[in-house]
Amino acid sequence: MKVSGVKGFHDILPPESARWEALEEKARSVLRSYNFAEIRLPVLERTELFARSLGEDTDIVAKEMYTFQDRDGTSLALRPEGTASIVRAYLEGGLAASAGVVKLFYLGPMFRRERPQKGRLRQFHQLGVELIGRDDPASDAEVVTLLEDLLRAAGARAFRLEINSVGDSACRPLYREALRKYAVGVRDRLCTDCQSRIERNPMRLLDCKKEPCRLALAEAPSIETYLCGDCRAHFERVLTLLEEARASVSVNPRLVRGLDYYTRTAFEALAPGLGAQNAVGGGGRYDGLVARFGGPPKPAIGFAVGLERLVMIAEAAEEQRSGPQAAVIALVEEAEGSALALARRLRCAGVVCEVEGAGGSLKSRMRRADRGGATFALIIGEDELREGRATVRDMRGKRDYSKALRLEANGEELRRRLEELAHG
RNA sequence: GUGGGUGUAGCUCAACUGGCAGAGCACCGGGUUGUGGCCCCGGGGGUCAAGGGUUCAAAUCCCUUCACUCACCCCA
Repeated sequence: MKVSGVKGFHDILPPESARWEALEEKARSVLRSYNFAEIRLPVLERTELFARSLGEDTDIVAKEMYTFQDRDGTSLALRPEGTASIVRAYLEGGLAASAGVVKLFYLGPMFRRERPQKGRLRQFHQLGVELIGRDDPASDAEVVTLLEDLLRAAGARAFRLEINSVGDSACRPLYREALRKYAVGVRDRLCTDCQSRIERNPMRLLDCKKEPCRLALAEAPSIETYLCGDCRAHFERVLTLLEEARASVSVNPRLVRGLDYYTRTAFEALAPGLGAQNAVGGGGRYDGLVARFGGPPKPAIGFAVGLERLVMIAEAAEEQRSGPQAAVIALVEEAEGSALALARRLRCAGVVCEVEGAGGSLKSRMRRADRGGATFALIIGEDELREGRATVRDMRGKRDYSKALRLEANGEELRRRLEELAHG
């Protein structure tokens, strides 16, 4: 019986896996340049970690987590996001004790039991960045430019960065209430989803996509007028710094975040071509989260990028083949050992090598070598074996070099010889 | 969780108002070619997503289930 995969859990097969690899490499290089260090986190956490950080009422916690009872009865969950784990690791690993700033990034699978669609899987991958221990506007600006540089380096071209301030514990409740009151007034012009949001999560009213709701809320109070003095000054400074740092960011006063822990600066990268799931990355400040888990009052800011979505919008860089590639072909069974040995020495010298045994027609083996990207076919038959050499066939130039390679030569020598032939 | 669309060869897809399951690509063998590419000949491959129903006859019509996909919702 054939066993199928799990809904929403996908394999990443070649050649797509190569695009992921290239993208991750570029991202790592940008992260290194910003002096962020990798943290490798477990995929499993105690369920309460997410319940307490994301908010009990968010959909993620309420109905999308994969949770189960461990054998000793504790409730565990596959992580639906990375920030909660970072904060836990930060405290547990004693990083909070150091006075300085901690700059971390992570990369890996996240799990949410949603209905799959374009750009949304049940196991998906995020690259996340967290800067913990500073609350100055320059940190906000630096993290935002990091997101921009990261996306650009990965090959994303057409994306838009939006930013807003969602206030803090002093001013957001006031705005929330003002918004709620306004929404009650226009209740019957809102869709049923929005009507239920009025009490549950009024901030979310602002990013409903339906036209009637947008019209009904066009005159709704804006967060800008409700920000407290500290939040306003912080936000304005962030915007100034971003402008001076030449970041292309635009303010969207209706931008809100889905998770409860965000404070002040919130931002998002939107891209066309992703269907309805148009956010490639998003994040913001979460100044209260470390303290909520019993740590010292450490402010922090971070973001996460959806890698499936990034792969979708990133222009694939043309793969650069460095140096000659070879296919070693044994014409007869007695030559197979020599073929393997030759290939092995070439590989040690850095030449990408494929070995074709004695089975099948020469024609099909040559064709495979050609399609596999080989620049040379190294053919070993009875004659070659007896004379201790391999016939080299140039796949492009249609030329033979019958005495080109001595079978007993070492890898370096072999590679140099192939490079000479490739250029001459 | 709610809707819509689609399921035929490894891949991309045909098959008219129901009438013998096909093509291109890929794969394998052969011919030709300086030993591969182009060209020519041949070959292997299918539970027509699964189950049930209607009919002399179902890939085609009806019902059920499943999978994939897009959108709502949610979010990166």
